[in-house]
Amino acid sequence: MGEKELAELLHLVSRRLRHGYVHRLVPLGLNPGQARALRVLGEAGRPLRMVQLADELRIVPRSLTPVVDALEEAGLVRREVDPANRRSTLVVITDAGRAMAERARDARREAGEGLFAVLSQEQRDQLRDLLGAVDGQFR
Amino acid sequence: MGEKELAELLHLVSRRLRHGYVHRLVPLGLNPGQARALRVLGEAGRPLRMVQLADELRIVPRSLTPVVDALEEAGLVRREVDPANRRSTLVVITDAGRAMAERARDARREAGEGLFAVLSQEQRDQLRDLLGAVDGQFR
DNA sequence: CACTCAAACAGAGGTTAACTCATAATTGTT
DNA sequence: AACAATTATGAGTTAACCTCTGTTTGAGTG
Repeated sequence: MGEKELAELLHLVSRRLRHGYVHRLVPLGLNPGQARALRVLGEAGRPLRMVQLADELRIVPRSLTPVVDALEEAGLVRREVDPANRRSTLVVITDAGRAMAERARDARREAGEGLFAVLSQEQRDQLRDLLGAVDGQFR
Repeated sequence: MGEKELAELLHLVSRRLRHGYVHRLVPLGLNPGQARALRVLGEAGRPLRMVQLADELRIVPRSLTPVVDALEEAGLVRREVDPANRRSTLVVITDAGRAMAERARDARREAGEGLFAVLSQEQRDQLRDLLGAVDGQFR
């Protein structure tokens, strides 16, 4: 019963986290991908190019397009031509976007708290460190 | 840089694991969902009903149907009417399915090894225990 | 300066892995 | 016998990715 492999557990836990997160994002009118993009944009503190943002999210730029479409539609970001390179599009977060990013962050925190409540703070730190090491190996 | 949250890291690492896993499954003609179902079936050591298998996989039964369709198409499992309850379908793994499950297991192990190579065996055990505790809280 | 090559983005279309809601067959219950 | 519950699936949807292609723009080289 408790003989599940690391890979399997990772999958199951990640899925469960997403589930709780999605639920909390519904009232905000966001899906996780949009929320993630918005958050990165908010944390960057400056406009990002599509490629940069995609890179940050670890997805190919093409996959970012519909995400930004939706965020723009909702008035949370704005596309601007990069004056330094007119091929590039700058994604600029709006005031409404910043407020929404805040609420999305809360949603994620709450979803995480619900899920990881069985762990002590120490264990959560440990878990974060371990996952950080795995993720970090790719720079 | 290392200030990523647990939730975010979990998502990123899980995605990366899947990526490596998918690559290794392609030559087998399986996708992760099919491989997972096959593995559970192999580990169960006996035919499972659709509902039981779905439950094991933590998905709703309806989502399992196309997975079993594909496995049956490939000759890896067989559907049989449950004689004890003719509403139920028993999913029976074939010899070919058992052999394939073996190879899928190897693929997953390899993908995991590649990803978690930066961790010591001790750390991997720790990680598994922590995730196991999180997953385990839901019985 | 003209030419070629590369970069950035989006159009078109596909895949995986889920979901819901509705329906047919079967079974168990009153 | 009538009704309710269970099991699987048909139909249709969604999220989050992917690749391949084409357009616009910029950068480097002879």
